[in-house]
Amino acid sequence: MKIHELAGQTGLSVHTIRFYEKEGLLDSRHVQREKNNYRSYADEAIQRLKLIKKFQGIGCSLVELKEILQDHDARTRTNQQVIAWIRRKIDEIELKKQEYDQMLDTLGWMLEYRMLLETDPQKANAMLASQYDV
Amino acid sequence: MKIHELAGQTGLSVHTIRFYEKEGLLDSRHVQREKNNYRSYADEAIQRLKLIKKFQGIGCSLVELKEILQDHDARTRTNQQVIAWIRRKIDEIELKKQEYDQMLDTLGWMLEYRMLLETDPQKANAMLASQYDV
DNA sequence: GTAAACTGTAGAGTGAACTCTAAGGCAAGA
DNA sequence: TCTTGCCTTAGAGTTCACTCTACAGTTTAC
Repeated sequence: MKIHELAGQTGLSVHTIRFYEKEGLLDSRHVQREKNNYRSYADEAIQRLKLIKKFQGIGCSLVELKEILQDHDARTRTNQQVIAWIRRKIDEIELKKQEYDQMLDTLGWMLEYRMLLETDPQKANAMLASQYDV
Repeated sequence: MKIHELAGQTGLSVHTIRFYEKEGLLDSRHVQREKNNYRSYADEAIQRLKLIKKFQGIGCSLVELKEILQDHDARTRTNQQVIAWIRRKIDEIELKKQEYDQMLDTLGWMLEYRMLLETDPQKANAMLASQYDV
């Protein structure tokens, strides 16, 4: 598979894929070179890039990802270390979800206020006795 | 209130507060100048900065925030437009929460696998028949 | 009175993650 | 053969959100 196809399969740009390789997020299992020096990707590369996207989505930096993936590939971490890492990540995500819930509360309040403004401005003004105002 | 105190109250640095002002996120309601040219902040500034932090937390860029806040201050948007914006934001957040739930599933699976590896490696290997592998 | 701690400005620097450019080589179809 | 379009590299440029520096004036505590 050539870079353009991989880009299509993963939704990343060819630039980004080459950038990831330069940053050490892909290795010989994922990319080889053809005689003409073109990159040739294994199917594994699709999974790898999708995994990268997924972990990025939960706030892993590329550096962190590189460590995880290289450790994984080289099996340099003990099982206990990996378990600890997973638990930490789970906690982080739970926390972020809580923050989102808070924001949903705020937005829900705002929405209620704005909709009341349409139907019953007096009641809406009464809501403003509370702390939010956007 | 001077900038240092506001920084303490909000958890932002003095640099950041001045930066936000330069970017147009604060206006005369929040900052005035004393005779010596020092900035003097109203209590409203605390709320404003906390609001900025909150919205940043849900992925609003400073540019987006500036628009929202200026529109709010100038009341240039109709109520309907604001309602539409709130609904969009709510949808965005719900989506992100779903993505987080997916990641929690993945991490939960990884954790289970890694823990089984400690107690029953054979069963753990059986798990690998499924699609994840980290 | 003086030192420490604060305030101001303009503007440069930082780090992350791309994103693009230039300049050229290779491949496939009309 | 020509054209179109994909491929290569090194390296420069971009965007965001700060973060810091240099240098100077002001305030406060002792």
